[in-house]
Amino acid sequence: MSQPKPTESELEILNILWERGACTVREIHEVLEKTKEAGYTTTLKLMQIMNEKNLVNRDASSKTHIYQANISQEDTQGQMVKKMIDTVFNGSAMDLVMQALGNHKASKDELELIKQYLEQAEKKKK
Amino acid sequence: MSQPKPTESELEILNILWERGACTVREIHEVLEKTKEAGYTTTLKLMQIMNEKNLVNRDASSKTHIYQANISQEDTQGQMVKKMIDTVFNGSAMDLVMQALGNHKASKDELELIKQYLEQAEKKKK
DNA sequence: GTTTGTTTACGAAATGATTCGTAGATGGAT
DNA sequence: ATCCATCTACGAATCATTTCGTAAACAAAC
Repeated sequence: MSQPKPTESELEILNILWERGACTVREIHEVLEKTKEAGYTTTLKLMQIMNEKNLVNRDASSKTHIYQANISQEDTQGQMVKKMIDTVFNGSAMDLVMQALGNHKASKDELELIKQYLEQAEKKKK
Repeated sequence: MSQPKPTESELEILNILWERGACTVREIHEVLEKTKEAGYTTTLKLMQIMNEKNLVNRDASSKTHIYQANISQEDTQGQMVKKMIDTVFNGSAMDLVMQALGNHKASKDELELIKQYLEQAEKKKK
């Protein structure tokens, strides 16, 4: 049942769908245009392919079709993190966390949040 | 100066080079064979391409060429984490960290390590 | 009903990644 | 020197992804 992993371009579209919910091709296209060069039919084609792959659902009841993401952002993120841990960090989630924290300079509040999360996680282990 | 990002297959090879240091094509190929189907010339071609892209260095002084990674594992990991944060986690390093911790069930020791790391990081902020 | 603008469908070109067959070079063993 | 095993070089086939041109469907405006 697991869907094939989205490509780069598909991910861009999914991000928009996750943020804005159901969208027409034109809406998606207009968002994409702001950050990249792309023809309308290119976006359309991508979404048709995503529909075939069941990455999105399509409501075709009216002339202008309406698309919705068919995989959750959380699941997708989880999948991709898992893959990155396996292929780039030799299976060590720790190493990835360190990279993410080190590079990106999380804010003090963020660090506090993570610490709380960790303390909770530790309690559960006991 | 930044090198083009390695493809999936190139990353597999880089991982081996990072782990074992300088290698011949045959060495790499024998490691790859353990986990995937691939002809020798396929591996060779990949490494030639990686050499063109400057992802690896090649010592061609003897008949059997010897390859070395020309990008560091840390830099590559950093680049890829950054990209993932941007394209999959809407710029939030936190969200990625949570996913990594949540899914992968870091061990108690690992959690402790992260906590220590965080405490140090907090001190520096003060 | 004809025109106009927007939409979807289709197919094919362009690009990038992966795979491998074949040929030629090299070096060691006989 | 010849043979044999192994290596590199090269080019092409295959496959996936991205791109877009063109045509047909449709609806609203005239």
